[in-house]
Amino acid sequence: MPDLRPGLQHLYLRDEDLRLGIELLFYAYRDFTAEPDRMLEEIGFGRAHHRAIYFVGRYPGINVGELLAILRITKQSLSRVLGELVRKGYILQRQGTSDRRQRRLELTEQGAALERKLSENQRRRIAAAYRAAGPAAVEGFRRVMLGLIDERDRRKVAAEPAKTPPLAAKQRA
Amino acid sequence: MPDLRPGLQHLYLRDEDLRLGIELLFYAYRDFTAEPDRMLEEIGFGRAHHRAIYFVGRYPGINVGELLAILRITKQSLSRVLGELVRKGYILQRQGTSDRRQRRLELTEQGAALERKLSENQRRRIAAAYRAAGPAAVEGFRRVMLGLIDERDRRKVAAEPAKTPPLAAKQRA
DNA sequence: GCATATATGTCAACAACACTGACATATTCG
DNA sequence: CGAATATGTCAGTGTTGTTGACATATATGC
Repeated sequence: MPDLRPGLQHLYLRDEDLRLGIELLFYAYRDFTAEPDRMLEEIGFGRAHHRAIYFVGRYPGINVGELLAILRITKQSLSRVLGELVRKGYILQRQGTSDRRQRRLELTEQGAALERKLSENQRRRIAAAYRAAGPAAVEGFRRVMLGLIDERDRRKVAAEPAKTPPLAAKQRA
Repeated sequence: MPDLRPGLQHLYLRDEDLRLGIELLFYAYRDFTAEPDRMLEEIGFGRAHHRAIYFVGRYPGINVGELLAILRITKQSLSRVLGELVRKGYILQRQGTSDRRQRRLELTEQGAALERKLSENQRRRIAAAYRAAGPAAVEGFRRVMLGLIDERDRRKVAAEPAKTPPLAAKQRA
């Protein structure tokens, strides 16, 4: 576990340093999403479908409210995408046991296959960037990226998947 | 200038490491764009306007084709946004001197003011993340982010603004 | 147990932003 | 001069987001 305490260094930041940061985010995100977008288009889906499939795969049994909190979109927007994914057999909904109002979501085998296919290029891209940059750079990347995320979500993102059973603590907006 | 040669380390990458990378990009981008989006909404603009204003400010005198190559959208999409920005006095177009078919774009004073206002939050967010993570982490962040960007754009992104007068070398797709 | 709150879903209308395809104009280049 | 290039425009379409209103099932508090 790395030391995550804030550095509080007197880092001198020029305007160009900040601009570069802005641009790195723009270009990296642009290129990171391009290939999955192309694959999605072929099967009549969009980026929103990818997001839903990804996070349902990441948190099997996640309920709708939790997914909405991650995506930060309205339930109407999610509903369209989710309904399509359910109808076409990529996701299935089961009534919650402790709270039967909830719909717990999980991927079907077909859904898991699509998720793997879509993320494959992204994983390859990340693996290549990590390998080229080296372990120390990866650690720095993580620290900065976590710092860019809204404080209230940092813990959740940083937590290991195994340590995050069914999104135990739900944080409200 | 840091050593940017590929490390070729035998970095052991677990599935969770790659998943975390994917998620860091999703969450960071989500939160990085949220506030500018809110401000844009108030004046009837969207994220596409921000991008156009940003890159015209970044490369004063950029022409339409170069801007299209950065944004990776169609000219019809850009045209709508750009036309609005011109009509409302944020951007002005001047005929190119060496090639008079070109429209060289630049921000008006109003445009520059909007750009500063929109980017202010993003700069603050980046500065805070950089300061909290420390200089070594920032260097690692840059290396990994550059590695995520399509190879053909890495040089351009990494170049200092001052060293990049009017997008000297145009790289075609 | 009843009233209220919560989790979810649905219908309808709308806006932003991307796309394709077709066509037009001005300018440059061989 | 003819072809290629830079740009612009018109028209139609699809995805993804929004707001607002309303419905149902279930849980929770008094």
